[in-house]
Amino acid sequence: MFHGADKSCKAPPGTARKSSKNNSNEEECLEQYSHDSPTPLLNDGFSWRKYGQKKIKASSHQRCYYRCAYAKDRNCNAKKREQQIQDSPSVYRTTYVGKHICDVNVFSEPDDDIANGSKMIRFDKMDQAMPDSVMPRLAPVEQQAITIEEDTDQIMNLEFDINEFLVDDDQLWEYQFPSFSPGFLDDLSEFDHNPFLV
DNA sequence: TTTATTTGACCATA
DNA sequence: TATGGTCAAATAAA
Repeated sequence: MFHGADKSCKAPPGTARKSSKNNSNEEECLEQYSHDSPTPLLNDGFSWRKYGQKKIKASSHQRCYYRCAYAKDRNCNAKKREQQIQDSPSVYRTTYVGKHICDVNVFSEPDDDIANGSKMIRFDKMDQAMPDSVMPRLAPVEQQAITIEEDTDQIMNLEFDINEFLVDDDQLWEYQFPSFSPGFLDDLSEFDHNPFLV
């Protein structure tokens, strides 16, 4: 399931080094989503290039860092982090950060096999039919943040670091958000903010 | 030879 | 000072 864990209008942790070599886009708002699955999301419809791997203090597993394979060619700033957060059954959490601006539209070529992971998806086509296997249950951060405030006042009074939250409090998430209904995406039609568009 | 991945070092932030 | 994110050289694979 997706955890709309954070939406931040400041540069997230880890852009520190980048900031020293700055460009004007650094101040733009960044979007962040997390998604849990029993297996790593290797074929999520995008082409990724791994650029790092790090042992995370709060977890016994390493976290892998990927950026869009077209980051240089198309100046795409989309990134994702992937980390195993649970052993048995194994659960992998994939966190997407930033926007894909590499302009390749798989939906313009119906015969393409999106499962091979070699194609790019345009997120401005999210209102079109999208295979659940490609991008299941994408949930905007604000949507869940609102739900949190409504349902768990006593819990959400606490401030928390996003990374701690992702690693350590997954069971809390599962408790608060056991599952989304099958029509969950339909409910998002009222949510007019598309995070992957500028 | 080219392209992708691995991995230790570096850096900013808290 | 600990930590997480990124860089970039070394290495592996195609």
